[in-house]
Amino acid sequence: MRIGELSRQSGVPIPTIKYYLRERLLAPGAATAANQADYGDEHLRRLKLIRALIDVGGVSVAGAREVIDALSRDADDPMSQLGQAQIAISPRHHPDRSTQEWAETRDRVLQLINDRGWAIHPESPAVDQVADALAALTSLHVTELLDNLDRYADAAATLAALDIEATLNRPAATDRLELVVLGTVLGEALFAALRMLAHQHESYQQLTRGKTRSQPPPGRP
Amino acid sequence: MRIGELSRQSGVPIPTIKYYLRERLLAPGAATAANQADYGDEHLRRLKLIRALIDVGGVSVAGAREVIDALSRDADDPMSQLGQAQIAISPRHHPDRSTQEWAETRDRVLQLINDRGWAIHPESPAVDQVADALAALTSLHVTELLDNLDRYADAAATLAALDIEATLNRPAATDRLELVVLGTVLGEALFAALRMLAHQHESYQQLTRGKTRSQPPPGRP
DNA sequence: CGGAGTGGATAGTTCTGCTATCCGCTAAGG
DNA sequence: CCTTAGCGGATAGCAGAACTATCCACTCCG
Repeated sequence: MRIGELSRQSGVPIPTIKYYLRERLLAPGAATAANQADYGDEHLRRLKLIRALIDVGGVSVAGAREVIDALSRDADDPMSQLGQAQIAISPRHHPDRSTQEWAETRDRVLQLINDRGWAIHPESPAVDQVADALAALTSLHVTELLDNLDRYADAAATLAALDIEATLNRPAATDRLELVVLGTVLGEALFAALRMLAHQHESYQQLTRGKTRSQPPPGRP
Repeated sequence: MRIGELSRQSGVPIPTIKYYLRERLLAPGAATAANQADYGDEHLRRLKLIRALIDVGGVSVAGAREVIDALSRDADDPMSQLGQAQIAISPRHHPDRSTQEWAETRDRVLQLINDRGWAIHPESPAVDQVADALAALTSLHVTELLDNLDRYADAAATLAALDIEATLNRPAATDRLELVVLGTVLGEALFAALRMLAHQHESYQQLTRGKTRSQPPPGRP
């Protein structure tokens, strides 16, 4: 298959495919002549993966490349690969982390990890991201979520166990890791959207509680 | 308090505050003279809210403005406000939604909502976002997450119930709505990071299962 | 009274994620 | 064999987002 066909099947415009090739997100096709190359199904799948990471997962182009690089490295150390992928999908911009308050919040996060007996590398970006969220909530005097932190962690553990368990059917370690990463990125997008729906439903329930009869659904989405 | 003090207390540079004023994210201070204005604590809090939405929640500047606008509108129709806020934090770019496959996936989402008895406005962007994620997973032939969709929805419902329940202590409807929105945006960032930690722990558990003795934590985050 | 700081306006910068154009070449139909 | 659509590779251009810098007249404080 040549580039036009790849574009047709994937829905990605040719100039964009060329751009991804330049950015090394997509491996070059097998050259059949000086200016002809052949792309296979693995290129098509990779292209779909790239678009899913970018469009659905909200990962940047550079982040997508790092995720793919991490996945295609030799799987001698899967934990390291997972770590690299997690770093790749972590946001580039973050709030100020130099305050005393933030450091204390981070310590509380490490404490939570310790209490749960979680095996976490202390330099994982996720630790800092938890601290960012908690610190922001604290500075806004929103303590409700902090009170429910343990329940949030419970739910996270439940989903993670579900995700990892689902990988057991995959024989190859490479496939398993890819599934974990997809679970992280696309699973997060999926869960966030489901949570918005649940928020909508729960809010509606709460608003109409005590009313004698049920009302029609809300007027605006 | 004048702009310099506001900048010092919030950690936001003066030119950036001016930019937010221009973009109408922040209300102008009370003018005391031709070129002097006075800012209060509400400006400081608003500024923290803006930075939390942008830096922690990953919302765009335009999205943050819409969220704030939705929150500060008259609370005669909280469901509409929530809907507007959800629209504001939804990503601008999304995958192609014109395929037959996508339409079928979306129908499955509506079916799920119906099965659960959720009261959801069918035009809610979250419906489409769930469909985006499911369609991407399907096209990548990753069916594991689809099989666990109900559990995902369970977890989402649990967290949402927790979030809404937590708002009951707030007397004012405005405060309650703000809490729901913060729960959506910052709670999502918080949960995503917790989930990454849990993924790390579960992966490590899985890798060392069956080994005779426990190993040191992974070498790279 | 003088210099740091202020509010408001306008212009410039950097980064990201594409698009557009050009060029010499290949491959397939007539 | 000849045309012509399409290809690959390279370079340049573009639009949006989120700031950042400069300027200016003015005001407040010591």
